[in-house]
Amino acid sequence: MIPCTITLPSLLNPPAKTLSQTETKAIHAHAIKTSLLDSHVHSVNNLLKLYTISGDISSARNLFDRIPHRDIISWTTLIHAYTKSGTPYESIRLFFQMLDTSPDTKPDQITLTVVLSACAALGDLQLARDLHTYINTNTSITNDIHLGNALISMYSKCGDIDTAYKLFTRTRSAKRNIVTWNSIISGLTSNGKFKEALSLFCRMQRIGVKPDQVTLVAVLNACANLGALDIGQWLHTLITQSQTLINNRFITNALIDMYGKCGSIDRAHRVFTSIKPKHRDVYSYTSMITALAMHGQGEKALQLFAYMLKAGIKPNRVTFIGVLSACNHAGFVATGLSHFQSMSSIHNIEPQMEHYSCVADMLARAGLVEEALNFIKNMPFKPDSAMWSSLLSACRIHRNVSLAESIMRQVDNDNDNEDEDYYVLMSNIYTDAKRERDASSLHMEMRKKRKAKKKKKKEPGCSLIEINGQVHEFKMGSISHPQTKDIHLMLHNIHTHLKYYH
DNA sequence: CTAGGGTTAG
Repeated sequence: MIPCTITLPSLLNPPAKTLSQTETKAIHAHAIKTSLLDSHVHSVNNLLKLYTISGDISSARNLFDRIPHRDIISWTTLIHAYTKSGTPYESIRLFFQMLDTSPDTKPDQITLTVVLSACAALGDLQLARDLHTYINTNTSITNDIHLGNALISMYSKCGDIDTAYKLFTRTRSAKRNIVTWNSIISGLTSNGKFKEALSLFCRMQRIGVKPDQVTLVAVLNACANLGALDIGQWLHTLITQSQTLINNRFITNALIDMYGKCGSIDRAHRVFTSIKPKHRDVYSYTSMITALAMHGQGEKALQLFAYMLKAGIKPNRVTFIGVLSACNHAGFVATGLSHFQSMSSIHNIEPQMEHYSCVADMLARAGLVEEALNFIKNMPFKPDSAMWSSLLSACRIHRNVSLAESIMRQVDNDNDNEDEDYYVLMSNIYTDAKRERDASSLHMEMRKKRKAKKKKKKEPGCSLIEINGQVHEFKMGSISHPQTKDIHLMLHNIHTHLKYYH
C-alpha cells in the first residue's frame, strides 16, 4: 500500500532503537487510521517490536491481542518481551497458549530459543526437561547454534550443569562460537565448578578463541572464588591490553571483587579509584565495601558507604550485607544496629534473612548473646541452622555454657533441624568447660540420631588456595596433599607461637 | 523475532 511507505516508513523496516514511547504511540495511532493492522502483519510486527524496545509491555499486549492474523514472529516478539521485562512465566504461558490455540503456527528455532531463555530465567528444571523433549520429538531442528547455546545456558541456570556440559561436548566444534564457550564457562562458575571453568577457559585459549568481556567476567569470578590471585593478575594484564575490555564496567567491578576475595585489598582499591567517579555504580561500591569489610577495615568500609550515599548511588540489599559485616568485624554494634534500622526507614529496603543473620552474629560476637537470641526470636523469619550455629560459637567464645544449653534445647525442639554442627559445637563448649562427660554423652546422642534418621555422615567441607598459579585443595582430615607433613609441622609451629602470645 | 555477563555474612 502506498500510504504506508510514505507515512510510516519506519514500520516497513526493522524498528530503530531510538523512538520514544510517545513517538511509538503516534505511529500506532496513525497505523490504526490507515487500517494497517488488517493488511500488513509484517508492519504490525515491527510496531510490536517498537513497543517492546520502549519497554511498554502492556501496549505491546494490547496491540498483539488486536492483530487478526498473527504469525510466528508476532508470537515470538511478545514471548521475548515478557522475559525481557522480568516476567518469564508469562512467556511460558503465552508459548503454551500458542500451541493450544494456533496449531498452524509452528514454533521455529527462534521461538524456541526465546522460550528456553524464559525457562532459564525461571530456573525450573522440570520445565527445562519438558521443553527439551518437546524440541526433540516435535521438531526437526538440529545443529542450530543459537538453540544449542540456549539449551546449555538453560540447563546451567536450572542447576543441571552435568546435562549442560554434556550438551556442550556434543555441539559440533566447527559451529561453536564465543557465546557457546561463554554459556558453559559461566554455567560452570555459577554452579560452583570454578576449577573446571578455568580449565575450559585454558582450552579455549589454546585453540585460539578470543575471549570477550562476558568470558572475562566469568573467569574473574572463578578466580575470586578460588583465591587464584596469580591467574587473576594474569587476566588483568590481558584486560589492560585491550581498550574495550578495560573500559567495561562489568569487568572492572569483577576485578575489584577478584582482588578483594584474593586478599589483595590494595589492588582492589587501585582498580576502584581507576574508575572515573561518575562511572562508579552500586556494584563497584558494594564490591569495594565488602572487600574492606572482609579485610577488617570496617571504618574505611563505612566511610566509603557514606561517600557512596553522598555521590547519590542508591545502596541495595547486597550493599547492606557489606555494611553490616563491616560493623560486625569492627565491633561497631550501635552503628550496625542503626544502619540496619535505616534499611527500611530511609532506604526502603526490607531486610532479608541474611541481614538479620549479620546483626545476630554481630550482637553475639560482641558478647550480647542474650540480645542476639531475643533479636532472632522477634524477627519475621524462622531462624536457620547457620544462625543457631553462630550463636553457639559466640557462647563458646564468651564461655557461656548455660545459655548454650538453653539454645540447644530450642534447637532440639525444632524438628526439621538436621544439622550436626550444633552437636559438635556444643560438645566443644563442654570440653572447653572441662565437662568431658557431657561432651561424650552428647556424642552418643548424635550417633543415635544419625542412626535413627539413617543419615550418612556429612560430606566434609574443603578449602582451596592458589600458589604460583596452581590450585591446592584441602579436605578435613585428608592427607592427600604431597606436602601434608610439612604443612602440619608449620601449623604446629604457628599454633605454639600463638599460644605464647595469648 | 534468536543465544552468553557483575556485588551476598558466618
